[in-house]
Parts: sequence; structure tokens; C-alpha cells
Amino acid sequence: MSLVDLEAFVAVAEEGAVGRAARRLHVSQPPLSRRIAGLEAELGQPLFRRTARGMELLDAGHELLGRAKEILSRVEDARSALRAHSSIPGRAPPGLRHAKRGRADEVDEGD
Amino acid sequence: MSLVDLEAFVAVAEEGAVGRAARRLHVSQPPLSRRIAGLEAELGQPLFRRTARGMELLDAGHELLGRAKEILSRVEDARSALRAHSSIPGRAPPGLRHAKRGRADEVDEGD
DNA sequence: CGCGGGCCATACCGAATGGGTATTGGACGA
DNA sequence: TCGTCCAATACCCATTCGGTATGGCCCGCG
Repeated sequence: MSLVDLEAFVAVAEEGAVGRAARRLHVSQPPLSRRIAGLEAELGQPLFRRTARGMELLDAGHELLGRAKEILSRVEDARSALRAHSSIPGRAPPGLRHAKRGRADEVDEGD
Repeated sequence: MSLVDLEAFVAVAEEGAVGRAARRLHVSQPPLSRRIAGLEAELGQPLFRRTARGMELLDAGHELLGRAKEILSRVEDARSALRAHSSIPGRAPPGLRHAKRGRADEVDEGD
């Protein structure tokens, strides 16, 4: 269970369909579908019921949804806290992230 | 910032040295060292000060430490809640995780 | 003062992860 | 029955990631 898994899960839960969630997350449907399946496998139980027109949250899924959102928001908090806390000792304006061994530095554009 | 990053960070913070943390996490030192460096790069600021005998938490590091532990514990909670909640609709005893596309199913032995 | 042992960082390589395209199969509505 | 929307699978390639080997630094001890 990684944070990416949780984001994927939340997106699918909220969109009610892998395809739509995939568009929302800017990935294609199959990887996302696999990710959900992998998450369910890891947890040892299904989170969704596959219907003809999408994915419907199961009980376990509901249980997870709240917690997942909670966790993701804490992560966001941590990120911004760190940003705020930014370099009280030795600052360095963002923009130069000197990531030696690639770390994509992704930007979230709001389309 | 992934959960693995956070675990790594916490381990290093608590052990005070990458090498010891690496042993604790059952990985070798270089990947862990890289992971910390990557995390710092991603956050845009150092979390540790490298001294001759280990890693010393910086302010930003302290800030992160609490939050990281909090997040990790929530994740654990989610896991056990899911386990408890286990398959009220359609059970399936653990042991068969049918993970199609490898998901290592790691077991944490307590050495 | 040189040697040994602790530490972290880098270089390099091979295995595993992960995303993308193409495709299949089921369910529904026109 | 056909067209559409859905998720799952098969396959392939790029990227990520961990391990080994190595280097450089700093300290304490003989």
C-alpha cells in the first residue's frame, strides 16, 4: 500500500469508474485498473464491486476511503509544513532541486 | 515522498546513522542513503546534518519526524481496520493473495 | 603519525516495477 | 443487433530501484 495506491483508490472511489479516475489522474485505464487490483490483493479483500457501469464501493472500501483521504491530507500537510519551515537555517529558493538520481519533480497543473 | 521514504526517514532519524538504519530496515546502506538524499531533494531542503559519526536531525527534520510517525501509524491503523473489517460480505481466508502482477507479499519477521 | 574502523556518497549493473498500446469480453441502450 | 461504455488481460519497453564495489572523510589508538 503506497500513497499512489491510496490516491488511485480515492480517485476511483470518487469517480465511480476506473476510466474516469484514470483521466482525472492523467494515466491510462489499464495501469490504474491493475493498481486497484493489486491493492485489493495486498489487503486480501476486494474494495469494489464491479458493475456494468463502474466500480461500487464495498464495505471495506468505505472503511478505507475515509482513512485514505485522512492520510493523504496529512501528507499534504507535512509537505506544506516543510515548505513553510523552509530552510530556517540555510535557505535555498525552490527551483533548483538538485535531485541526483532522477526524481521527476512533477508539477500538478490544474486542468 | 512515498511511505517507504517516510519509513526510511524515521529509521535514520531514530538510529542517528544511515548504516544502522539500513540494518534495521534490512536493506543495504547505499540505497537508503540515496533515498534520504532523494527525499531531501524532493522537499527542497536538507533534513539532516551529516556529521562525522552520523546523521543529526535539522529543524525541518524534527518537523517532519512527528508527522511521518503519525502518518505511518495511520497507515497501520488502516491496515488493521481493513483486516478486522475483513470480508463481512464475501470472505476469503488470507494466505491466498492472488496478486496477478507480482506484489511481493512481504512478511515482517522480528529479528 | 600512520593505521584501522566508523561513517556517508558515488558509480555501476542487473532485476523488478510500472506505464503505455492493443485487445478481449461483458452489459446496457437505441 | 449494433454501438458504446465499462474493466481486465497480454505484451512491450522505459524507468526505478536495490545490491556490490569503491572512494573520501574523520576520529581514536597504538
